[in-house]
Amino acid sequence: MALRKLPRQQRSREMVDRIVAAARDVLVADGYDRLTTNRVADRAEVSPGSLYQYFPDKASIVEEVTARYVDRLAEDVVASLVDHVHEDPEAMARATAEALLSALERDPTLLRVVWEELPAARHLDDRLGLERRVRDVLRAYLGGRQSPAARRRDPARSSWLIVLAVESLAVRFVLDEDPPLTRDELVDDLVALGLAWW
Amino acid sequence: MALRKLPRQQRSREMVDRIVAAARDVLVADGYDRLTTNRVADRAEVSPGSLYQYFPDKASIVEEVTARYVDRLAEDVVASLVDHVHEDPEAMARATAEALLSALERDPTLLRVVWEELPAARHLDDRLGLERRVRDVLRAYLGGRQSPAARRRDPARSSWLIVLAVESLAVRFVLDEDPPLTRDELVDDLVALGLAWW
Amino acid sequence: MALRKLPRQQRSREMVDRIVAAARDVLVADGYDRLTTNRVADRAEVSPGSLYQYFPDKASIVEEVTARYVDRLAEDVVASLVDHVHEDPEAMARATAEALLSALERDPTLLRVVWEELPAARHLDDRLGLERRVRDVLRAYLGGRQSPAARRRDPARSSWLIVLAVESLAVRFVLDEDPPLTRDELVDDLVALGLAWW
Amino acid sequence: MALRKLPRQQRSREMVDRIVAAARDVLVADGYDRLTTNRVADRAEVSPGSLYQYFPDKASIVEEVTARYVDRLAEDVVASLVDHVHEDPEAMARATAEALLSALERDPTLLRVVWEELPAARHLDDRLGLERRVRDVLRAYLGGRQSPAARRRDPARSSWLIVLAVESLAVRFVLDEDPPLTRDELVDDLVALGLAWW
DNA sequence: GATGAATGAGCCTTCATTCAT
DNA sequence: GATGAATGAAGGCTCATTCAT
Repeated sequence: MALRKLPRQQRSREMVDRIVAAARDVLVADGYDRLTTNRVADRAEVSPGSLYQYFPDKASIVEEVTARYVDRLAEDVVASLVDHVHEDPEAMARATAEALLSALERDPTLLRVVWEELPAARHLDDRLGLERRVRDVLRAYLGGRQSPAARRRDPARSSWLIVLAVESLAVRFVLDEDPPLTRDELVDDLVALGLAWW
Repeated sequence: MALRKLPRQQRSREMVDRIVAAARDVLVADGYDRLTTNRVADRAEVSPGSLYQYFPDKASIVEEVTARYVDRLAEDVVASLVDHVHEDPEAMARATAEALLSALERDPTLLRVVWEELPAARHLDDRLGLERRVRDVLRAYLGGRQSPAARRRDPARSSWLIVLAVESLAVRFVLDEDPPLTRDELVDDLVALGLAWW
Repeated sequence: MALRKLPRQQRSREMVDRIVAAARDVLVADGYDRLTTNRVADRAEVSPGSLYQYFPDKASIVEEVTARYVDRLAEDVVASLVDHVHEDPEAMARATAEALLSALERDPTLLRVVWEELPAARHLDDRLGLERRVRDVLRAYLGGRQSPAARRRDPARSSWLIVLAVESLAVRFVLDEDPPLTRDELVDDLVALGLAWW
Repeated sequence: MALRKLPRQQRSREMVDRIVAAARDVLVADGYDRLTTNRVADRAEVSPGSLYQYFPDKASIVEEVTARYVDRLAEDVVASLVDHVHEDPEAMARATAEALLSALERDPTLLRVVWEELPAARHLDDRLGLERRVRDVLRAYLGGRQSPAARRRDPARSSWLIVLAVESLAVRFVLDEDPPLTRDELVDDLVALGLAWW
């Protein structure tokens, strides 16, 4: 009704958002196993057929959810990185670790569903993208700042290692029922890892 | 028809093994999405009904595959750990990292399917078990050996960090198309990480 | 294929009717044991999936068939009852017995399937409904007309007895290969029974 | 073990009984829908294969249960009939009605399962047998005793009617949640029916 | 574009029955 | 005869996707 009045472009954008939001809700509320296209359509208050006007298939809808989710994560982390680029390495590392944890803690249910219920292949590319983005920034902004001593290491190798380890640790920390360290301790360890490896 | 002529399928234990092996093969050959009970039965040269004499449902078959796979991994790693317990920490760390990588490299296709196609929740418990086993051994055998200086750290915290980081890194290394470091470099880094964090 | 070319199946009400009719046909043609959802779908020239858009499960389809069948029976009997309410009791009883028999004779094959192949529990409620409807009308319309002498009996008791006996006798008469009385004799007996017990 | 020592004939008789008893128990405990050959074998503490040494198929096992059940019913009723043959018709009718009701009340759960859960066709023959037996006795023993006035009626017709009506009414009385007459009232009515129709 | 009824391939599972031991 | 593991046909049902309106 009201939608009919909107400019075309707007409408389709809105539909995509509506569908993605509905899919995210279903994921969080019912889990991945129970996510059906009909349920998503219901939640989006849209007909099942309309889904296929904006997405080629069910998988692509879920992928868009994870893509947006992981992009947001990347955005937050990169933003923090950029914001603290002028500070000393430790401060920057700390800020970044904090930013990552906060980002992961924002929607732990979705994080759990994405990380544990979805086949990893479904969000692998997103994660690779996130890792690459962070790595690129890391290398670009910090690369020049390496102490001659640290220079012995290959930045590609270091960033691969750090980013992967930090990501895994942070995610598992948020998801673990009862992790054997506090959040602050984890941040300390993450910072230490970053500094040691760079 | 043809089956009628064959000796009756072997009993229980052998049957379970046959089914699990078939499921593994299907997983590797066709992927998780295409694993159906009928396909597993076909591959096991067994009737679909027989599956249900040994497993309550499809999920439990897949679970057994992952359980056995991850158990084997754990076995290898723990064995190496125990074998090198009397050596100096670095040698032990190196041997363990090697053992883990070798274990993961033994069946990379299955590793990929389990890690990327299966919903993580399907093998989460297995992984937690693996991690716990390794952590326990680590703490038991190395705990007493800490230098007073290293004593500053909580072993639970250290082992959680190390095990998780090493696991993630090793798996990703094996699965990555084109990792930015050689296998030897990774081992070096893993050893360094272990020594640094302990 | 062929279906693709046909006009889209008619909607809701018509679809329900189509399915119920198909189920009835299958019941009559193949018997209850051979009624499968796929067979019903075939006969209805509808896809198996469509069945489940209108019925929650197979049982409910069969239930609808019996419900409609028994409702029709009830309708006929009640209609006759109402039509002859102003006549003397014997005429009314006779008309009703006739109506019941005619109704049962209309689809003897379905009657046999419903009465003999279906578990009685599957149409028990329908039958109870039929009996209640007839009893209610009986008591409402005839109740006031009882001769003082007849008043000695409890109408609830009388109607229970009569309705049950008449129903059983009539059904068995229609279903019996070779009943030891003619239809007219049965009607006479049913009438006598009704008059005697009221 | 102990069974091995028994004479052959005994053994097979005992097995049949064991199986039939188990089937009856399953029927009562789990209902007809959940009666499977495996469950019967379990309950009989016998292997599934053994069932087929004594019965051609599942249906025949259930049939034996109903046959025995209905035969017992017939036995009781016929016995009562014979026992009271020398008394006046009303006393005999009353005794018979009582005997029937008592017989039905002995195992109401099995009655319900047989009457409501089993497809009627599965016990139709048994019922026909019961009815025939009772009718035969009725006609044989009471036939000669008819008053000349009653003689106007065809005994085959009368007995068909009476037996059927009495059977239906008695069964429904036992099965009804809340029948609108007492047991004594029903007996009175059944007796009246018998006397009136004979 | 939007709709939503219809589709139908295909899945998991059951269970009466068999037959080698 | 007894066993019971194995069988396998078949069934009910789901759900991603389509397409006539």
